[in-house]
Amino acid sequence: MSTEPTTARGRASRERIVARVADVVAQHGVRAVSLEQVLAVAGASKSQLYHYFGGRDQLMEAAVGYRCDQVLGGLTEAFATVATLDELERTLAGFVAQYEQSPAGCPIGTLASDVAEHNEGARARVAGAFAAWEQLFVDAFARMRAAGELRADASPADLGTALLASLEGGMLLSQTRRDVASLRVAVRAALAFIRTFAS
Amino acid sequence: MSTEPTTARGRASRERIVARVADVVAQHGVRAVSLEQVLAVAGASKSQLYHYFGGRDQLMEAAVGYRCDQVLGGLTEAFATVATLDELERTLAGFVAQYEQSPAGCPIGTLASDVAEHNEGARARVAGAFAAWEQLFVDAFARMRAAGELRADASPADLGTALLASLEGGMLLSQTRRDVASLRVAVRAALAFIRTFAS
DNA sequence: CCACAACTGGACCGAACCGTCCAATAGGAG
DNA sequence: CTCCTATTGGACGGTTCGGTCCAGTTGTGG
Repeated sequence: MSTEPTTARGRASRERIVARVADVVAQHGVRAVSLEQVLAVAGASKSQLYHYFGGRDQLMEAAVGYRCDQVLGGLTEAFATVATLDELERTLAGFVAQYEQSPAGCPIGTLASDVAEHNEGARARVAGAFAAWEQLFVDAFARMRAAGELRADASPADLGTALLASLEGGMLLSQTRRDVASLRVAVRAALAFIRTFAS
Repeated sequence: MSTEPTTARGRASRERIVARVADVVAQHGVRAVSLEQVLAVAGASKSQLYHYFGGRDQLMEAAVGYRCDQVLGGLTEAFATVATLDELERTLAGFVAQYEQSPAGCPIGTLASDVAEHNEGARARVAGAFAAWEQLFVDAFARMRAAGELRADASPADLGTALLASLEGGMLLSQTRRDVASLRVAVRAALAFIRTFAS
């Protein structure tokens, strides 16, 4: 069984483990890392691991959650204040540029397909991250509509889903093809579609 | 080392192994299946495996290629003759309906993220499958443009990429969320975008 | 029918895996 | 200082992994 840490030292240890595991998971994926590799990176012993976590799956779930929060932090910083179509376009351009720096798939999307069918807890975390990300878009579209930049018949919810799907699909294609062009085309198309709802 | 079979019997054995492995890979993913599991399903012995394949990676590459061809066969049958926007819409509706039957992600997309960073040969096969799939769309759009249903400024190539990205992203979202709604919204949006290029 | 290559079965190996266990330590409460 | 519990280290076990090896069988060309 796993135990919640009761002392400050324990909490620090657990946190440190999760953070380091989240890093290596972000680099190699959930399924590709073994506990032994993780132990080396985290500077922890196996008993610590099983002291704080119920097993491999629970550890990975915590790491995935941590990583999702990390990524969502950056996304929130970038998208939370977007209020016009031009801002959205600029921010998406920045997103694509950032992807080109490390074109190893979407930080969340790769986790998603990695755990979707093999770790229910982690799957739920990733689903939550997708929902939060989508909500950033939905809120932005709602602001644009409220400001009259988008027509009243534009559905912020549907636009958010469609944009997120285009991004994820574009990143998957680019990752597989080892070519950023697909993502760029997908983003450009999504933006053009959104602009068809401009007032 | 792997050996190409020289007799009819050998070829049949190799083919049978690849086909069965492709099936179990389609169900559980590349990374989740072990050679031992594969042997049981394929009714083969380990020596056969290493007689025909250089190792696990080469076997998986062959299985992935086989599976991609399988899926592409169905896709070709469905999309090869599409020549109007209405036909495209109906065919995509059928595609979504088929996804709802087994909503375990895209048959190709899940393979893609499964092997992209871990098996170069298999990655290339999947990339080829994406290219072929996209080409089906590109050809369809070219036919529509030639028939005057799409404006001359519509780029079949870009539309094909965008549509494929929307599908893949939608399926990834739906798989992660365990809810087909995302795919439906993504497809509807992609189609609406394409229709903005109608003459 | 015979020789020889193609093919097959399955025992075997070392490595890596996840998880268990118990003894040692550390650090706060009294 | 003295317990007592939370925490830590790391050896260990059982299992499964991918891969090797060789003896046996099959089938086919001459």
